[in-house]
Amino acid sequence: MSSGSGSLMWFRKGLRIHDNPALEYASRGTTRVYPLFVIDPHYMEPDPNAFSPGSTRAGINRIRFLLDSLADLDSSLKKLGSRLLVLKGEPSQVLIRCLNEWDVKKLCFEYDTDPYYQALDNKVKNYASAAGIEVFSPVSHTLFNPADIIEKNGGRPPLTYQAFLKLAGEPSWASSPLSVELSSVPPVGDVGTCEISQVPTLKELGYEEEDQDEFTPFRGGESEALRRLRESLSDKEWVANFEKPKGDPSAYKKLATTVLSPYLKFGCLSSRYFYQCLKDVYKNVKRHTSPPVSLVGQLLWREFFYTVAFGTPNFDKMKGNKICKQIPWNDDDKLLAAWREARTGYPWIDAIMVQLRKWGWMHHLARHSVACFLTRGDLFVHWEKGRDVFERLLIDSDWTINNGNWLWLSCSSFFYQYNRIYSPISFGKKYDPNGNYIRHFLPILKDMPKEYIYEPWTAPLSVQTKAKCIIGRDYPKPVVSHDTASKECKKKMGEAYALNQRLNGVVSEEDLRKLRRKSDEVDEEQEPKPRRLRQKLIK
DNA sequence: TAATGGTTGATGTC
DNA sequence: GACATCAACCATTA
Repeated sequence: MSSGSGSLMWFRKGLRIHDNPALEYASRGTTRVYPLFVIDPHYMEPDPNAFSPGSTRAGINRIRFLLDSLADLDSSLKKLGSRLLVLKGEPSQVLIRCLNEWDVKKLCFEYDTDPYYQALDNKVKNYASAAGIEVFSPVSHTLFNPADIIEKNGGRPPLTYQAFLKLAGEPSWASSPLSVELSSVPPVGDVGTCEISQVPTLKELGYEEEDQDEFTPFRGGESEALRRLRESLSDKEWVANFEKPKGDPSAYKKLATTVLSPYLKFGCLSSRYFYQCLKDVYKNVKRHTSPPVSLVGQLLWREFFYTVAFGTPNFDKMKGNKICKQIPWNDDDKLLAAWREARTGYPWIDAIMVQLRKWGWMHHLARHSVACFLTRGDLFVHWEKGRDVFERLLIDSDWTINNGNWLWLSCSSFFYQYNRIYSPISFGKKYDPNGNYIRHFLPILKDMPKEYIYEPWTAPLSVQTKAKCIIGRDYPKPVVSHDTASKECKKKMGEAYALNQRLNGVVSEEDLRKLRRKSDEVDEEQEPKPRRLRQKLIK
C-alpha cells in the first residue's frame, strides 16, 4: 500500500544481477526488497496436447533453460543477502495481490516492448499508480529505446538496417561505465499469506523424466552467460574478424557463433555489457570488422528489429501489417507437419529440424535454409506457421527477432529477392561435403555414401541396402521436387508481388483467393493428367 | 524521378 | 576465388 517502505523487484526477462537498473533502483534507499518471479502455468506447466513436450507456449528445452536461469538468479541473490520469491498464477493477478499484501512503495521492473508485456504492464502500472506506488520501469533489455529512434525518424521506424544505423549512432550510455557490480540487496520483507515456493524442477512442474539426449546442451543462467561471454572474448582475433555470413551452419562440434542469443533473450546477459566488452576488444586490435557483419553488428540487428517491431502494429501477422507483403500462402498441414517432424526427405532440412528439436538452437544460416524451404522456396506454407514452430522450440526465441526473421526469409518484408532460393541440396554441401552434420543428427543416414547423402533418393537400391537405409521405408522420399517446387514458388511470388504493387499493398482476402485459384488452374493445365484419366482420354 | 545499395543464392565461366 | 548472369525486388537518398 502507499504507506509501504519496501520495493518489489519484478523479474521477467533481465534475469541477472549485472547491469540491472531496475534491481539497483529497487535496492537503493530502502530496507526491504521483494525479488519476485511469477510462474505463469500457461507458459510453464505441461500441455499434453502440444506437438512437442512442453507447455502450451514453450517447448521443454526453453522451460528448462528458464528454470536454470531462475535457479542461478536465486543463488546469486542469496549471496547478496536476499533470495528469489517464486509465486504461481496469472501474472497480473499475482502482482496485484503482492502489491496489496506486501510492504511496497516502489515497484521496479525492466521495460518490455513485447505486446504481451505491454498489455500486462499497463494493467499492473495502472493499478500501482492508483494505489500510490511508485513505478520504475527502465529500458535495459536493448541498447537503445526503440521509441527514441522512431521519434528521431519523424514517428516512423526506419525500414533498412543502414537507415537505422545512421539514426541510432552511439548509445547514450556508451562512454560511461555500466554498473556491473552490486554489493548487497536489502533482505526480503514479510510475505504475509502468499505461498512462496522454491524455483521448481522440471519434475516438480509435472514433466516426465526425459532422455538426456533430448535436452539442449546449453545451460541457462547469468553465471553461464558470463562464462560463455568470457570464453568468446578470450579469442580476440576471432572477435575482431567475426563475419556472420562466413560462419559455417553445419558446424556442430566447434560452433561458428557465440551462442549468446538465449542469454540475451532472457537477459541473463546484458546486451549493453556485451556491447561494451566488444568495444573494449576492438580498442586493442589493429583492425576489426564492422556492422552489419561484425559481432557489434549482430547486436545492432537486434536493435533494428526491436525498433521496427515496436513501431509496426500487427508486426507478427501478415494481415493488418503495413510492412508485410500480402502473399497467397497455402494452408497445407501435411507439408507443415513433414517440415516440423523432420521428414521432408531432404536430409539437410531434416537434420536442421532435428537439431532444433534436440538443441533448441541452430546456426543462423541453418534457420535460413529451413525457413526458406517452408515458405517461398519450396512448400509455400505461411510463414506464421513456421514462426510458431520456431517460437515454441527455440531456446532463444524472442518475439521481435523471430517474427522479424520470418518476415525477412519469406520475402514478406525487409528482403525482397525472391529469386534467391537456398537449395536444400547444394547449400549445405558447400560447407560440409561429407555430410557429417547430417550423419550426426540423422543417424539413419550415417552409412549413406557422401555422393548420395544430400539426395539419398538418387542412390541405387544396392547402395541403399548396403547403407541399411531404404528410401521410402527407413527414410522418406522428398515431399516435393525442389526443381519444380522452387520454380512454381518463384512464379507465385512474382504474381503476388505484382498484385501488391498494383493494389499498393492493400490486398483483400478475396484478391488472395483469386490469385490462389488462378495459380491452381495453371497448375492443372501444366501437370500431366492422372494416368487413368489419360488412358480414358486416349481411348 | 532516378540512382544507389542491399548481412549471408545458384550457376557457369575464367 | 572473382565475376557476370539470372530478373528485377525494395527503401532511402540526392
